[in-house]
Formats: sequence, structure tokens, C-alpha cells
Amino acid sequence: MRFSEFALTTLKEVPAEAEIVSHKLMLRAGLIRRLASGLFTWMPLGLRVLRKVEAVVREEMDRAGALELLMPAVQPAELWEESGRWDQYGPLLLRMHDRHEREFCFGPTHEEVITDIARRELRSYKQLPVNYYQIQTKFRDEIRPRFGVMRSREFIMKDAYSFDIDRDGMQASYDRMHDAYAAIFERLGLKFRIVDADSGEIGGSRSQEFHVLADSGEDAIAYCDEDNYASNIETAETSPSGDPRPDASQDLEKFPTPGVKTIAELCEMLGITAGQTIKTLIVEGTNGPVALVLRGDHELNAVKAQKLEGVASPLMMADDGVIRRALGAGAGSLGPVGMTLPVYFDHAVGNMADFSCGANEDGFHYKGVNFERDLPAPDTVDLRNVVEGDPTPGGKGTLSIARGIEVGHIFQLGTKYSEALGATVQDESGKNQVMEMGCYGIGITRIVGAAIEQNHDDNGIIWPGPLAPFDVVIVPINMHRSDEVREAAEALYSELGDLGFEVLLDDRDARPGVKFADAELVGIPHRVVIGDRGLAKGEYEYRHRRDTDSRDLKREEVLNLLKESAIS
RNA sequence: CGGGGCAUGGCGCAGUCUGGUAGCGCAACUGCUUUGGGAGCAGUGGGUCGGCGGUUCGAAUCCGUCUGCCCCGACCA
Repeated sequence: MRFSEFALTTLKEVPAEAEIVSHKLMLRAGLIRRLASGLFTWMPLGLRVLRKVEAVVREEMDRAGALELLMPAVQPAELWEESGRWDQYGPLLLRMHDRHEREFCFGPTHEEVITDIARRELRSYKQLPVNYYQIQTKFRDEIRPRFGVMRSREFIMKDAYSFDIDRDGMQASYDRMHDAYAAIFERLGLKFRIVDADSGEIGGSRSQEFHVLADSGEDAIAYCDEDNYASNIETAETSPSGDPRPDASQDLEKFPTPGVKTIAELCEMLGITAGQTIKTLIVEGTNGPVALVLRGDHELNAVKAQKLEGVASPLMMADDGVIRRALGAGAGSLGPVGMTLPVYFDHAVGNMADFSCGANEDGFHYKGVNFERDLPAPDTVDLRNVVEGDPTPGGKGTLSIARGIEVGHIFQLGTKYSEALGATVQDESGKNQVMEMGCYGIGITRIVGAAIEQNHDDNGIIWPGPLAPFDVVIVPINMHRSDEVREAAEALYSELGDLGFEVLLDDRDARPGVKFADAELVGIPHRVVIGDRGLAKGEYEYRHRRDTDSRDLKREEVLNLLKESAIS
């Protein structure tokens, strides 16, 4: 491709809408342009990258025995009513109707459609296992689209669905996808981690997420390499410490704390740390509000809390009126002493002694509170997010916390959808069996953003080789004034093209600095500079995007080096 | 959806408080000079100042209203 024919516009200044690096760089390098909130056009350069991702995903899916098909993006409401999700899915689902007033939605996912296909196509256990996949545009009417392509409303997803006769078969299909996903992210050259996850809205039992590690990631991951453990923080479990509770050494004292509303304020007033306090959160319950008690420095884990008996799911904090009616005090002055609501204590609270907490009376707190003396010893449950240094569930190490971008998610669905839609096959004895399903998603468009988050510097993008829109950029210096330079550049351009490289020839009549800056912004891995200066010595200048210095090489050396890089 | 902010050429912004000629930088176009790290000079094009309504002799500027976008929270590939 000749730069002069590529209609690429790069930006020196960043549009104000962009906040994270990948979004800024994608706009500046001309990969994407925004149409409306959460809607992006993939420009020619960006599309080249997208296609690279697709190609790798497709190859590995095919290799794993999955079958590609393509389902409609628009889906009839009836199917969603059959699965029960028409009412469940809520505003995330973009609904519409046709000229006959029939209801449809723009598919946010395709469990319903694929299960419908499966129940029509699959008759016998002999046809199983089957794993269908597609690479297709989804729409989710996100509450808050942001970060460019990372959380857009329209996005491209690879979604796959496996069908098996029994649980063992499903497990095998799941394991194959697990391995295929690992191979995909490996090949794409991304640093990633596989973590245990909550199965959430889609339903089902086992589920794991694939996270690209990046500081800007929206998810927190708890992991421990010694113990071979990794989990989304949503599902990382804590257990009671085996240590005995210390004895009480202080007397219970109630004291005035006018204006103290937060743990931080309480700590400042008493000169203690948050770890010596207790916070009491009131959430909506299925049968009136429920109190959740955590150590002051810990964070409530919503996924864990909403699974507790009597707690409303999805989790909702009780509003101030409810709290006041139930306890006679505001949110800043609550505590477990004399608590009249059903209450859950976090494991970590069970080990506390001489702690401080609210007195359930506005403007008053207790200090020197102790279990078994001031309130009954608690049964404890897992309520909080793990923190750095917590023991692993296996007990062999301690947890570290990293941030990640979720680019893949695999689920064991079981029979949730096959049951609802009646997707059965006959088994060996001729009896109808409900098929066991798994589903497997990869955010194709998100991968592009995630790759940039992980691979960039001050000058721009540094594409991992397999993702690069071009392999090589040729930068001729003064091409329009030097016949030697022009001929050398043209010759190299066509030769590399013949060798199968994707080459960008920067044939613009621009100053060198402009070309260098664009080459770096766009992030093409290999750069070959050709100028009169080097040609006089029979040399080209080569530099990899990751290198800080360039090397003067003979033409043959450049060719060999590129050929070698293509093999590895 | 709740809270905060913004809307002025393609992009980044000033001007708004205190009403009176729409401006700067980048980008684009033309010409000349220049050519190894985002060049210089001269010139050109492009904006109903987000929409609608109001106040006023006069509105980018004041008032009302609507829309769009961004940021902070619950959702997710």
C-alpha cells in the first residue's frame, strides 16, 4: 500500500472525548472514528487490525473443531420470551418492531437463536458434540459506553456454543475452548491471565474469564502464582482465619461523635486505623432490609452479598428513609450492637476485639466493643473483596491484585437454555435427552483496544507482530528529488510485497520528521529508511518499533532479517 | 437512571461574567523556498457560535426549553 493512496489522516492533537491511551491513540492514528455514543467506524487502517484478530481467532476455533456459521443480528421477541429473557434482560436489550408491529431485538448475544438452531438440526447423540461459532456484530445498550472501543454499544464478538449429550461431554468441550482461547491470546502476543469468574446474567455453573493485563483495566484480578490460583475479585473467596479472637482489653464506651459520618472521620477523631473499626451497611432484602457488617478497611463484594439468603438480587443499598425507619439512626452511625435487623458478619470481623462502630444513634459511636460480652459471637460469612496479602483458598500463598481487561469469557451453561427451548436429542436407548451447553465469547473489537493499552509508548502504538496493520513501513528520504532513493524504495517495496509482506510505502512528498512521527504513531513493527546518505554506502537503515536505536544494514541483511521475523 | 461538566470551522481552544466587527493554534488548499525527527514565508477556502423560543434597536454572550457529548456510580465481550 502506498501512503499517498491510503487516505490516512493522523491527528497531532487528541480529541477531547478520549480518556484512556488506547482510545486516544486509536483516534490519533486514524483507526476509528466516532459516529455517536458507543458507535464507531473502523477506518481502513483499523479494519486491517481487526481482520488480523479475526483471522487468528478463526484459525484456532477451526483447529479446535468448532464450526463457523452466521446468525442474524436481529432476533424475534418470541425466542426471548421462550427463554424468559425478554422480561429479564432489561434496558441493555435494544428492542424494536417491524412494519407489522412485530417485536424484535438487536442481538446482544445468541443463546436463544443457537439453541433454536440446535433443536431443529440436532436429532441424535451421534451428531454430538457440536460447537457452532460466529464472528458477528452485537449491540448492547450500555448504561455508560466509554473508553472508545473497550466499552462500546455496538461491538464485534466471536461467540461459540457447544452442545453435548452429557456433563462429561460438556466438560470436554469446555476444556477444548479453554485451550483454544489460551492459544489465541498467546498467538496474538498479549500478556493475559485466566481467572475464575462469576457466571452472572448468562447463567450456568463454571465460568472463567480471560483478561489482558493492563493498569487501565476495569476489572481487578486476585492471583497467586505459587498456588496456581487466579480469580476475578468478584469471586475470589475469603475464609475465616484460624486464629483465635483476642481477649477484650477495653471497656465498652459510648461517646458523642457529632458530624462523624465516615470511617475516615471516625478514625481521625479516635486516632485509630480503619482496621480497628467496623462498618455496617444496610441493603434491601427480600423480606425487609438486611445489615452487612465488615471491617472498616474492607470493601463489600456485591456478587457475594446478593447470593445470601434474604438479600435482594441484584444488590441494592437501602436508602436513608428505610434505614432510619428500621434503626432510628442515619447511615453514618450504625453498628451491630443491639442490631434489630437480620445481620451477616464478614469472616474478618469475627477476629476483631476492642473495635469501634456506630451506636445506632445519630452522633454516637461505641469503642472497646467486644464479642461475647457486648454482642453475641457471630457466625461469619464471606462478604468482602479480597485484598493484597490475603491467604489463597489453597492456603499455600498470599494474593496479589492486578488489573485486567476482560477479552474472553467461557461458561458451562448446562441445560438452562436447552431445557427452556426444548433442545433435545435421542440417546442410545432412543430416549430424548436435553443437551448440555457451553458458551464462549471473545470481544474482537475490545482486543484491539486492549492490545494498545498493553503495547504503546509516548510516540504511539507498538503492535504485537500478529496484530500489525502492516509488517513493514518503508520511509524514503527525499524520494521526490532523488532518483536513486525512489528506485531503491520502489524496488524494495515490490520485492517485499512479492515475498508476502504487507508493506506500507510512505511515498508522500513530506519531510522526514512527519513520516517518522506517523510511522511510530501507527506502530508498524519494522521500519526501513532509505536515503541518499545510506545509499552512498550501500546501506539501509532498519529499526524495530520496540528498539531505541536503528541499525545500518545491507539490503540483503534487511531482507534476511525480515524473513526471519516472519518465521518466528 | 442519579450526580457533575461541556457544546464556537476537520481537531484543540479563546471570546460569554460586563450584549455591538467571530478570533487564535493545528490541519487543509495554492505558490515559492526548504528537506534525516511533526519546516519557513506569502496567500486561500471553510463557522446560521448544538436546536427551538424569548428579552433587546442589536444575542456566541442574557432568560427559558430541548438535544447531543464527556466525566463519577450500578452492567459486561
